[in-house]
Amino acid sequence: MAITIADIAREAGVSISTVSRVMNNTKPVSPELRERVYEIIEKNHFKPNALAQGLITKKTNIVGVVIPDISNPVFGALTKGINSVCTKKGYTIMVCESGGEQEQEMKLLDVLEDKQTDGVLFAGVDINQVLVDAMLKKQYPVVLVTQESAVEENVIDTVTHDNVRAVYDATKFLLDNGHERIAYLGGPKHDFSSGKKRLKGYRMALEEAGITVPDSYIEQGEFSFQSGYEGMKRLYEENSILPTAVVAGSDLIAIGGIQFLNSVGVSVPDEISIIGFDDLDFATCLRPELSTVRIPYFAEGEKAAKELIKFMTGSKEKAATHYVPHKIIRRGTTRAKSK
Amino acid sequence: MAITIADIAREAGVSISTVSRVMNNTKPVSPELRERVYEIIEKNHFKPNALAQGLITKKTNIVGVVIPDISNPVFGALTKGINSVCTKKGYTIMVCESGGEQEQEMKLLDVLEDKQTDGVLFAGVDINQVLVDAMLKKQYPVVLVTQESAVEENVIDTVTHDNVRAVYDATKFLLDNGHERIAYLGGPKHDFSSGKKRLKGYRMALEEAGITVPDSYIEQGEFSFQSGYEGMKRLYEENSILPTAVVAGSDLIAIGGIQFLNSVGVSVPDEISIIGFDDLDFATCLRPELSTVRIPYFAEGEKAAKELIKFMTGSKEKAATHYVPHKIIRRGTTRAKSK
DNA sequence: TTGTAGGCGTTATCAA
DNA sequence: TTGATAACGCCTACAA
Repeated sequence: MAITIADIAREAGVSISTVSRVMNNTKPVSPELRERVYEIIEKNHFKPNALAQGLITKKTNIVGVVIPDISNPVFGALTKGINSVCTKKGYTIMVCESGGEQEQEMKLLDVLEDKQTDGVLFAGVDINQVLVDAMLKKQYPVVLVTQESAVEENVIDTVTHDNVRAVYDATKFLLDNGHERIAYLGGPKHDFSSGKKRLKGYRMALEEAGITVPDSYIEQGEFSFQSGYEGMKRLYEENSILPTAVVAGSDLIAIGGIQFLNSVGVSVPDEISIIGFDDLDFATCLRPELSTVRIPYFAEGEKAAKELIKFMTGSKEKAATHYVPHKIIRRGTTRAKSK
Repeated sequence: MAITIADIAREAGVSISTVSRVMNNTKPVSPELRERVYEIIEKNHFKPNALAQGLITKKTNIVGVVIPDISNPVFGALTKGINSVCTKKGYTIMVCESGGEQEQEMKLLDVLEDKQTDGVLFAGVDINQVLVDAMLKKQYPVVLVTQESAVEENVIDTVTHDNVRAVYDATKFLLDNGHERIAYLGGPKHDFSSGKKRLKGYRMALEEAGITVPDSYIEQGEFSFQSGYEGMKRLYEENSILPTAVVAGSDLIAIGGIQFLNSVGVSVPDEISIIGFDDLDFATCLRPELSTVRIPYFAEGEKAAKELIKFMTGSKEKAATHYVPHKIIRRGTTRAKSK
């Protein structure tokens, strides 16, 4: 049986309240008693039961983190950033994997409420009205990370990157380098921010340049190596006139695509330029190194956690959307098109 | 203010105990009352406060997971496996990052005790006597994952892979393929399982083959791309007679090493064969694809979680060490040496 | 089958 | 400055 505050009180010959006071510095205690109590506490390695504390203070110092996939490096970096500031501020994170499925997401929102989580950082895939409503009903504040909600903005605080703009910039980068036949190899259609928004950015840039894209230049699938490989294969087989450049929805997709091109003897970047998205650590392990759009996921996680803490400590009330800056990283898989 | 069991009881016109009973199915309740109570619960979306429950039942359904680095793909896979079985069994995981530093590890062990965690899965770097003693003193059971303790065996239950044997096998594989000048590019010296043990496996295999290794054939550093690059560079610069094969302590190291060799025009595998360790998803994204030793981290996580659950549910008492099987994966970066 | 009441380990309120 | 004592929300003997 673990030692309790009562044991300490008895041994020190003081009341329970006094022990509580020296632990929390909540009210003055005479130096003499304070010293005595401290000693007994140290001696017994006494640690208050966080459950009992939480029951009464309504604070657990636990932050829930909901992500689609624990082993995805993007979420790894994000979670690391989140954990970094949480730890610094005395919070411990509870990581939950949703698989990107709404049913599971809803369930996790409940579980985290049961556990009396002080707040939740939520990285979803398609944050619709149902999900938003559920979040709003919870006792804890939630801030969305990496993905904005698909419904009305600024109802729930959000920390993300500008997906539309980022892919727009990537596409523009290719355009500025003389490319005109630019294809798109993207993620899931139902993925709001990372799927739809990125595609939108691609379309915007081309439209602005007055270029019409044939449907066969747009492939969507999963955010995976395999999917990139297959998407590129379809692109290759279904187009008699190949693009000179490809915008990928993620680095993994880009790498898969490059792999396919290699397999059929198409040179990257000599014949086709390709730019990824995310800037995984791995991007520089390839030869040529992968050109990409860098998203600072670690920093995004940090910022989101800081934002959430503001809400949890009551120093902030109003939801807003915060963007973390992206950056085009020019490396070896893209080159200017010689006219 | 959240709704409590008392509110439900009042609204249903029954006692608190009855509500508790219908929720936990702990004692018979008449169908009539059961129905009535259920309705009120549903209607109010009532969820019992896990803190209050835990305070009395001494069970939180929380499992602590301590890992050195959240964004390391190896730990990502491990954590995913852990979470997979935990979720299935009704546990939620609390992920803590130690940075591989003992001070932080000790602290986390305390934090997890405060939170009344039911059990802890611990992935350390150098699990020495101090750490083991601390674990033994905790109220919760802990099982070590991925890394055995550096002290007496079978004091704490362990689920891992056989590091010595795995690298021994990798080295043997090279030996069997006709290589004789085999170098080693490993991880940190202070890393017990992944550093020391792997090196040991390498040494064993060569010794057994009656081959003496010059010190200059052994390089140790971090488990990173960068470190692999630099280690290979030293190997290259400090040896007038180059090895014909290299055993790497991790895939990242291997990839870094290959990158260096490419940069100086040494062909892999034509001039030098190289075999990695881990089998990251990324291994097949390279060209040539990386030969490596596959460690089933996801399965390891699953197994460790299952093991821990046995301890938490009291269906097991005695600590043991369990090994998950590794496998040599022959791909493109190794080839037989022509005599 | 149902209800009453005590207790889990803290914090917080109120007297002293 | 210190100490009782009532919460916090729930489970669980023990009674009825």
